[in-house]
Amino acid sequence: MQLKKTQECLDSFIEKCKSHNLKITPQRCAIYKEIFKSLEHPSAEDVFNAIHKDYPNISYDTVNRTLLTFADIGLVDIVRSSSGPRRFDPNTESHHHIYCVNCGEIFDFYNEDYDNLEVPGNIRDNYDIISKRVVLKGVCKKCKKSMS
Amino acid sequence: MQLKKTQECLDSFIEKCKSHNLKITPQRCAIYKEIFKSLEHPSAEDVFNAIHKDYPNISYDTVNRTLLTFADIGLVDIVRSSSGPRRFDPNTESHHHIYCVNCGEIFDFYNEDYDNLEVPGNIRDNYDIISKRVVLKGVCKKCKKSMS
DNA sequence: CTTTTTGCAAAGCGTTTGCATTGAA
DNA sequence: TTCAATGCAAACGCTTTGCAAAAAG
Repeated sequence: MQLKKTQECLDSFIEKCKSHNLKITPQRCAIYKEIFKSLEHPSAEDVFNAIHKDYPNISYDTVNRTLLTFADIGLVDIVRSSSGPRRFDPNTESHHHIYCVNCGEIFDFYNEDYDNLEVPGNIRDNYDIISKRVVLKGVCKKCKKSMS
Repeated sequence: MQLKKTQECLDSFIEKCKSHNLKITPQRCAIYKEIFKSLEHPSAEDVFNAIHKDYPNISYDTVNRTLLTFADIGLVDIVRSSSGPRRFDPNTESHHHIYCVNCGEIFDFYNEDYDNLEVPGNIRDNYDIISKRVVLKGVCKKCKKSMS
């Protein structure tokens, strides 16, 4: 079951590459598999470290460039952050973020009401809207404890 | 009227500094005045360039460090971005963002419905919420024209 | 065989740090 | 007079680029 899902994912990945004239390289496959295993928002370095065990020869550059390529073709999103390295989000479904101002951790959550938010008329007139996201800022339980 | 407002702002700025044991330096005042004149989301360099005309001796570092200090005491926000230099947001009122994926420009807008968004129960249970922001992604009119 | 991709190295850009000097309180 | 803030310069971290070698189609 899990295997089948993985295979399905890989197939759709291969399709996506072909439709963008990207070659299927072992590196790209490894990176693809890795980012869809993690539910976090990994940086290029995170991905590199995870992959490096199995692919000792892969270079950091390739990981970074591949992730940017993936972002280009819509396979991953780039998470906006205020500092530190760029983070990638393998979850391109409509979702929302809650992030802890103390530890900086970002968690995804899903909420239909948020997905269906009305876009104000004056914005709609001036923009073609691509996506809507609610970003909540707060302090997570763990940090709240350690702060007190 | 405008002058009075400026003076009021400056007074509240001085209060804020005092309450955080920050000294009132001409540099800080200049930076404060500058960022509240601009309605954009300036980077440290933008602010530096704007100020440099009137204060040729101010250093880029001071501008950058001061803006970070201002962020610490809640005088400005830091805008999350996916690339390029960090941008500061002098508007700490509740507001929302629409940003153009093509030119990267971010515009503020206000919307009461968005301000009053309900926070899902499971999030509320695990976080102390500090703020809510809706981030819309889209393509602005200008870019749409130049793309066609 | 052609064209893209990779890996490496260097350059680039923005941010951060250390420290002597300056200036606010 | 004291301690924080400034300005400068160097260090740092992450990102981007150029290019020769390797690999995909």
